[in-house]
Amino acid sequence: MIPSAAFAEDMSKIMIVEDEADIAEMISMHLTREGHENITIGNGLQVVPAAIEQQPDIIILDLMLPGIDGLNVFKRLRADTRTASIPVIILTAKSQVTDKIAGLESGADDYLTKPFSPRELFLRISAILRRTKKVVLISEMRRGPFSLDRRNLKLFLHGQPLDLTTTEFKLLTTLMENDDAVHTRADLLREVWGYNGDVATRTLDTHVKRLREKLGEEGKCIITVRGTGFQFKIDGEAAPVETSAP
Amino acid sequence: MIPSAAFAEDMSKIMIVEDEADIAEMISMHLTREGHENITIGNGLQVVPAAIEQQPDIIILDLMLPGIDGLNVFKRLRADTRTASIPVIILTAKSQVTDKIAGLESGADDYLTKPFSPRELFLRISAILRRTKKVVLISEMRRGPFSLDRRNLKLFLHGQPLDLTTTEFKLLTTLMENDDAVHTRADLLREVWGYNGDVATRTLDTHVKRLREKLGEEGKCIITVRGTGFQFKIDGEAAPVETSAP
DNA sequence: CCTCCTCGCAACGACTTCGTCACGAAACAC
DNA sequence: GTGTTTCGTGACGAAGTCGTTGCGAGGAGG
Repeated sequence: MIPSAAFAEDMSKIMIVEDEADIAEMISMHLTREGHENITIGNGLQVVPAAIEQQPDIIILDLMLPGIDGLNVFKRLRADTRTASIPVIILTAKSQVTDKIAGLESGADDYLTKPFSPRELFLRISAILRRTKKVVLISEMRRGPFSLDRRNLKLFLHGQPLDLTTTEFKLLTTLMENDDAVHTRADLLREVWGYNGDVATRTLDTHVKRLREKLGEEGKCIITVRGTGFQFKIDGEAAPVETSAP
Repeated sequence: MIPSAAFAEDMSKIMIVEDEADIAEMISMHLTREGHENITIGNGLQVVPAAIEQQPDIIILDLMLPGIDGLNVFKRLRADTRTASIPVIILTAKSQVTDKIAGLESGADDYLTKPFSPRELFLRISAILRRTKKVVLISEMRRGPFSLDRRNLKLFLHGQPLDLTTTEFKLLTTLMENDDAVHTRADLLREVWGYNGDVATRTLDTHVKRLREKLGEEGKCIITVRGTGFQFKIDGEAAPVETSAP
């Protein structure tokens, strides 16, 4: 392996794959300010070799690359055992979000559609870092009786595989990734559907209903927060804010 | 309650770049009331020099400027090392949000699309200030027996979750965020309801009543200031309790 | 071509929340 | 004390939100 000549123990190395210098620089600047070492790569062909050598903690991959298709890069990353376990955050324009690439996107550890606020990006980065620092394999996630296998796009409940559609899968994982947090209707519509305005649709509700149905008894893990959105919460877990000192 | 000598310590300097006097003044008023020093600039060309000289903690930048393009201003801010690290919140009309400028917006620390509620703006400002000033409290706030969890949009009283509606939640948090300060009827109506004139309504009173009901014994924390408005005050306390991690 | 499946939408009812009004109580001015 | 203003309270209709159902469009696969 790489005998890390790392400067600080808890500093994370992040690789940015982005051809537009402006955007790359902005992200880089932010990451540096937050204390993360980062490398920018503009050429898609260099990604896999560089990732093998550098072993970054996270790769931020823009799908719109010149020359080689971003999705191709992603596939190659996943194909090589030396890079397969590195979390990837995919950046994509809204117009690119089609069902065709939806499946592949779901294979990433996360993806963001432009326009996104940097806030979002960094929240996701820290979320992933939190996960990876604790657990080694990140493509597996567990929340109570649920266990998610991102690589195979499968979700297990009590060890039994759930038969979810693509949309349902996205919706549920989006909720799960930030459990105990309230997801706004607008947030969910943006993250799952790529909407950007217009919250007045019952589509979200319909899918929530179908999800709850498929989840059976555990369907009540999806809590509706009236006037705001939805929330994923495991029943007996995660005691709320403790106010009294021990 | 106002620490008279603490000006420089926790006061933040915020620069507003906005050509419409109305909006600029509105933002400025709020910021001042929240205890932030602020400067308004109407001309895009003056932004960079002024920022270099003043070194504000945050810049609020409207993209619709006469003369010079707002994005250009933003790029220049990022290009100069003396201003590159200043967080920028971009204001933009919805129609302007295209994929073309999305990338550049992504370089900002946050962006808001008009029309936005002032509440949103100030929440984001405090979020950024919290980050940059490295203040400990992230999404939690405590006032006496109350503890507010912004992430879950939940409010706890003596550790028990309160069942509040959206409006009640907004009203109470608005009062709490500036405790010991008197909130005018007009202020509250504007911040919670978005009203802009017309203070002659009993709506506010009704909601105050419902809030007091739900708060039970602690309902008296909401004090009516006759002829002016309302005020949030914790009974026996003189100074806010320091919340230290166990 | 047909069938099966998924998705998004529209419509409806159940329920909650909101805003307004009327009226009495309380505070204030004189 | 009296008169006036301001606030608290209860009730009620309006408006909003959510859950559910049914249906047509479109895609996948045979």
